[in-house]
Amino acid sequence: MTPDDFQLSTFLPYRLAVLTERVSRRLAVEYGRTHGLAVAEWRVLVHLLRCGAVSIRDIHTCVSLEKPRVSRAVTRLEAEGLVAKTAGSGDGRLVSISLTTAGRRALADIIPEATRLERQLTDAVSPDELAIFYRVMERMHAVLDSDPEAKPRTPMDLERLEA
Amino acid sequence: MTPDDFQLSTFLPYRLAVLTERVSRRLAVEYGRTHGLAVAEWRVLVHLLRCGAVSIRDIHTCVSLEKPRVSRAVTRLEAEGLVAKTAGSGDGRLVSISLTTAGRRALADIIPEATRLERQLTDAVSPDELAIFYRVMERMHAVLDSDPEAKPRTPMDLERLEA
DNA sequence: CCAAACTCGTTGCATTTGAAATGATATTGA
DNA sequence: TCAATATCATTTCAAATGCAACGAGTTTGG
Repeated sequence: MTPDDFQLSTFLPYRLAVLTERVSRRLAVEYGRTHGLAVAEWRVLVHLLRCGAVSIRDIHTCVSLEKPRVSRAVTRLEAEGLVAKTAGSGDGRLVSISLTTAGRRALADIIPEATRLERQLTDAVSPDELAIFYRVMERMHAVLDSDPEAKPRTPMDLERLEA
Repeated sequence: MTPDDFQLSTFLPYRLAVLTERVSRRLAVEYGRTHGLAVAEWRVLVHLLRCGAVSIRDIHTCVSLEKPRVSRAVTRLEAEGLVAKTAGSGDGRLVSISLTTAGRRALADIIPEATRLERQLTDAVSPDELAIFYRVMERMHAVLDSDPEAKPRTPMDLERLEA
């Protein structure tokens, strides 16, 4: 391929970026409209649903968000009463974050909508195609895993493979 | 699926976001290290290579970037001598933007690296799988195309389908 | 012909962002 | 024991972002 043939609209990173942004924004309509959440806040809430009382660091390493971003997301969520921050009982540096009843309620509202959107997208292809789609994504991750210039995957995204 | 079973790491929008960000950052290492470019600047340069002298608006509608972002990217690129801004000859509102020789040289440096990264990723799967991967992406776009809450695709991303 | 409506590119402004620094607490090792 | 080092969460700060507003130019319709 000579440089002159290079085309943005068929370039894999660009195509990924365009689809992701579109999906992401469409999803944000759901959790933004109903509860005024941003993506970081949404991720934190979902993580808490799974993992109970955890630290900022734990969220950071699990949901692909920078530490300050998690910290600020938690601050906002606390202000809105969706999570509770408690000083960790053991290690004095840690902050224990957990869902409140209101937080659980918010998730109960949003998750069905999120799942519905996901199903809309996945129902457009056959199960076989979808399986291949995910396999391809995984292979691309694997390429990056062995690339020293690439950022490592979060432990949780890796862990899923072993299950 | 009850809300309690919901898991971020298998949620399609999240998975897309994680892979995209990883690929994107890895790519940014290439054009950042060698020429100090950001993603908007990279996209603008590539678009210019294809489309010659065009307006800000044209770039905006082609490469999935907000208008102010294009405007500022062009300003920076001009400051670095990679593009030239000329008052359009006809319509006095339009600005004609085109690559300089230095801009072309920069692309000649970067495009092979970008292509190499893309190939690394795509070579990890069979051509059949890759074709399905792209087909699935296209189907998901199609779902969003008929969703009034979703942002429309750029004309150029659509146009590619007809070719 | 000219006023209203539209389009273009830029800028203002408030918010978000991430890297690095900070302050507080824990752990380590001499 | 206690200094040196490491880890945790937050904050600082500069840069990026996106929406809306703006000034300049153009088109439209009466």
